[in-house]
Amino acid sequence: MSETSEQIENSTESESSVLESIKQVRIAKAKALQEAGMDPYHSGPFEKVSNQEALAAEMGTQLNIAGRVTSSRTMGNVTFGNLHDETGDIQFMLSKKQLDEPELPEPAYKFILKNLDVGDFVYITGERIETKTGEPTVLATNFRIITKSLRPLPEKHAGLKDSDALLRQRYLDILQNRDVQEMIYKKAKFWKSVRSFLEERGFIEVQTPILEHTTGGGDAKPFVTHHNFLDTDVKLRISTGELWQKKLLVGGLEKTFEIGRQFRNENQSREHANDYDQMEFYWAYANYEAGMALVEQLFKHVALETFGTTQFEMNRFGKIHKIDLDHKWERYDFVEVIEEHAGVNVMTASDEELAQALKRLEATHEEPAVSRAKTVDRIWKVVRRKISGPGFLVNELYELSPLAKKSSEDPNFVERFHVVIAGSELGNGYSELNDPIDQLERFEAQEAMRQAGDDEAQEANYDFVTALEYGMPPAVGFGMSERVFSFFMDKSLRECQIFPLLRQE
RNA sequence: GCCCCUGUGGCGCAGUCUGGUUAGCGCAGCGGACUUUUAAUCCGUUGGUCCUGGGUUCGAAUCCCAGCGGGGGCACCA
Repeated sequence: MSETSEQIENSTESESSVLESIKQVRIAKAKALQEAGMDPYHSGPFEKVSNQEALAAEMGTQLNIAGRVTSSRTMGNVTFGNLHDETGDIQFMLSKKQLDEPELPEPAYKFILKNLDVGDFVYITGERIETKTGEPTVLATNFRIITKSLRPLPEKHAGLKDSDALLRQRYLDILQNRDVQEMIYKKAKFWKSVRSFLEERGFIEVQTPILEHTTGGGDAKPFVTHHNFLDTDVKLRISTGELWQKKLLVGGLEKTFEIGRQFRNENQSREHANDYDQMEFYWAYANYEAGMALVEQLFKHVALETFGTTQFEMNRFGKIHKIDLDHKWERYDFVEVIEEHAGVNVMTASDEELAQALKRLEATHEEPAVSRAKTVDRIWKVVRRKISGPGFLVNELYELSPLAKKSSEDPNFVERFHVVIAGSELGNGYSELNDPIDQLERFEAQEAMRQAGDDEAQEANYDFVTALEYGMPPAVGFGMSERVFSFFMDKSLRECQIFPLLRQE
C-alpha cells in the first residue's frame, strides 16, 4: 500500500469498509490518471458551451462540453453516458474508433473506461450527432476526466430518499432534484425583484449592524454571543435594522431599505427558522396609508417577476387558500374581524369573557397568556387562519405595537398594518412613532412586561430615544421575510432554505 | 414542549405483525462478453455494528424498556 492511500485510510477510518474500499479503488484510478498526465483535479480553464446550447446545436457542429457524468452504458467498443450541467443533461458517446489516441499508457478508449466513474466531471470535445434512435448526442473525439469523484452518487433510479441525508447533504438533493435547483433560482429572483422595485422608487440599500448591545424591532429571544475584544456579550439582531434605519431618517436619509439575515433563538416550525432573510424599508414623509399602497404594488411586482402570475393556491392550516394579488386588497378592522369570527368584542369584553373566547377557539391551550393584550393577540392568531386575503389588518391595539404611532382618531389604536394572506401575516408596517416622550413611555412599559415575565417584550433602547429627541421626520416602515417566498412556493420555510440548520450529527 | 411516523451494505428496498438455517433483492463497485444504448443486456463476484444501550428468550433485525437521529402534525415568535 502506498503512503498516500495509507494516509487517506487513516484520515477516514470511521468510514465503513464498503465505502472505504470504493474510495480506495477510485483513489487508485485518480493516481493512474495523474501518472498518465491527465490531472484528475485539473484547474482549467475549459472553454465550453452549456448542455442546453449543445442540445440546440446543429448536427455536425464541433463543440466542447463539460459536466458531471451521471450514467454510463458500455456495449463493447462503444459507450453511451449522460452528462449533467446546470442547464440540463445531454448524452455523450465514446467510440473506440473515433476517439483520438493521445499519449496514454494504453489505448484511449480502454484507459478512459477503466478509470471513469459515474460522478466524475469530464471535459469532452466532439461532434454534435444524433444516434439511430434520434437522441441528441456528442460523439467524443477527445475525453478528459477533470475531477475525480471518490464517493458513489445515490442510486440512479430511485435516487436519495432518506430525508435526513437530503437535508444534511443538500448538494445531492440539488443534483438529483431539478425542482430544488429551480427553487434556488426563484429565491434569487424573488429578492432581486424586491430590490429592483425599491431602487426604482428611489430607495437606497443600506447595511446596519448584526451584532448589537440592545436588540429591537421585534418580539423575540435573541442569540447571545461573547465579543472578545470588547469583553462583553452582544446579541444578534432580531430585525433588519429597524432602529438603525430610523436613525438614518434622523440623519436626513429619506428612503432606505435593507435586505439581510436576522436571527431569532426560538422554535423551528413550518413557518419559522432561526436565521432567515428579511427586508425592511423606511420612507420619510409617508404614513401607513401610503405604506399599504406601496406594499400592495410591491407584492404584485414580486409575484409577477418571480412567478409570472398574481394567482396562487396556498395550502395552509388545513385549508387551500386561493389568492389573487390583483384583486382588491381587503381591509380587516382588528376589532370587527375578531368580533365577526370569534363573537367577542375585545374592547368591551371582560378579561373572563376574553379567556373563554380563547378557550373556545384553541384546540389546545398551554400556559395562560401573560396579559390581556397577549390574550387578544392569541385570539387574532386563531381567527387569522380562516382569512385568505389578500388584505391588510388595520386598527391594531397599541399595547402590542411599541414602535408604532398612535392613531390620531383613537389613542387605543395604532397606525399599523399587517399583510394577511392565506391565514398568516406576511408583512408588517406602521407609521413610525417619532414622539420621543411617547417612545420612552412605551419602552418603559415593555420593560415592565419583561420584569413580569414576558421575555419577548422589547428592550428599551435609550440611545434610540436620544436620536428621536433630535427629531425624526414622519415616516412609514415595513418589513417582510422570506416567509413570503415560502408561501408563494406553497412549501414549508425549511424546504425553501438552501441549507437549513439541523442538529449536529 | 406534546402527539404520530421512521432508522436494515455507499444508495433504493424486502424481511418485523406471527422470534427459528449462513439477513435476501436491485443499483453502484470489482472481473468477463458485447460497436447505437438510454433503468442497455448477459455471466461471475466483493461488501452487513440490522441507529445505540439494556432486557425477555434455548434463540432477537423481529418482542419489551430507555436513549439518539430524521420527518410530519399541534402549539409559539416574521
